[in-house]
Amino acid sequence: MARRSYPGGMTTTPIPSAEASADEEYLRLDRQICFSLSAASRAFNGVYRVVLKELGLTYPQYLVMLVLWEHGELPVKKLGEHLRLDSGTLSPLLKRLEAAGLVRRERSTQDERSVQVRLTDEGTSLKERALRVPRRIAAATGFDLTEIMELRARLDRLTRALDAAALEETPGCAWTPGPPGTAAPS
Amino acid sequence: MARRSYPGGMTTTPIPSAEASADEEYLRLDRQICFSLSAASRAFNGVYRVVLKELGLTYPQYLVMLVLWEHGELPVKKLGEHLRLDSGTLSPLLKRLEAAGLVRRERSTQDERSVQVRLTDEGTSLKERALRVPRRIAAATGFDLTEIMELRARLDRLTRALDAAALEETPGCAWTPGPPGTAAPS
DNA sequence: CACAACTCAATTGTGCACAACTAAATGGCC
DNA sequence: GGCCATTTAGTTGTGCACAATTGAGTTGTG
Repeated sequence: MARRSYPGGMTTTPIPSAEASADEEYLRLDRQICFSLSAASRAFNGVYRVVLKELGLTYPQYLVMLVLWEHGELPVKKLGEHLRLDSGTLSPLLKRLEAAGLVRRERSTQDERSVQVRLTDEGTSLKERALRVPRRIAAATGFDLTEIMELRARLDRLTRALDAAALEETPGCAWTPGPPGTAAPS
Repeated sequence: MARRSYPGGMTTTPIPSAEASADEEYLRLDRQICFSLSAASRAFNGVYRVVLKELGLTYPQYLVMLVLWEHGELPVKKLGEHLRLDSGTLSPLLKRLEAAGLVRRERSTQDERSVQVRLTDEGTSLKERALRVPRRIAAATGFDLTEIMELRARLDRLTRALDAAALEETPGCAWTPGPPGTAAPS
């Protein structure tokens, strides 16, 4: 690669240039790991897009349908908890699913704040056609089942750690930039 | 738009509901793996959002800046190749970066179709502040460097496989739905 | 009962991803 | 030169993610 020269004597560097190279390396690494994740996510999305097109679903809509097929009927709140999505995302998405005739939304009579989402007959029967999807996706990954499960476990652990960290970062930032002992480079 | 209409139509789904248990299991599994990936991606995104807020960058904007910090100056096309993004995504994003004073866009005089993206002084100096980002992200994951690299490698392999599969799925679908030997369940 | 605090869904606004299209510039070809 | 396929950015439209806000409904407390 025609890697550009280090801008050695940059203006406001509080960091000695000798130490900057380690940071530079870290920056380059960051480009690779964060890029890898978003690229994988989008690649997955792309395959789902192709496979789900014949069902008339987008990938997030498919996720919603999977939860509904499993649980039958849920309030929007519960749906959001399962999928980590808020009403700002779910409301318009569910409206589109309703327009497609796959779900119905009804205000609960018990608690009028809550909206119950339930499958229509058409939505229920769509499951039959969706049964073919997972195999095609699994095949597309080229991973065997063990590998998929292992990756899944690793991603879940990552998600838990990231969510916990986000909570610490947001408010008063209990995070001290000083002691990077947690995940210091070896 | 249903150009790739179903060959068998509804006739291929005469599965009685009692028979479906293996496929049902697979469907539940699918919910877990695809959910895990999108959840991890969004969790990552969330941590980046918090950390990058003080730089005034979004996560995709940060990715663009990383590439520019590494390569100095690139046409939009090359930028898109590095990041797997097309002009539909990059054009407005770059406009926002330009409005923020971090980059300039100039039509190449050699080839007037091409637009050269280069860092402003402000964009260049932002790198100094960005050097702190990767450590904070790495710490947030709770993973050590080895684990990060391994995950990266796995995600890259996944991405390559998915991209290849997407290419096969889209046109004539060279895919054989019959023999699922590739990733058969145990 | 009255009232504050909370819950839930919806809405608004910003930004990203991608498909489909447009428009300008380029380069090969006769 | 004139013609045409290709390349390159940009635009439009749809859908998702998320922050912030709104507003109706509910609950706890005095």
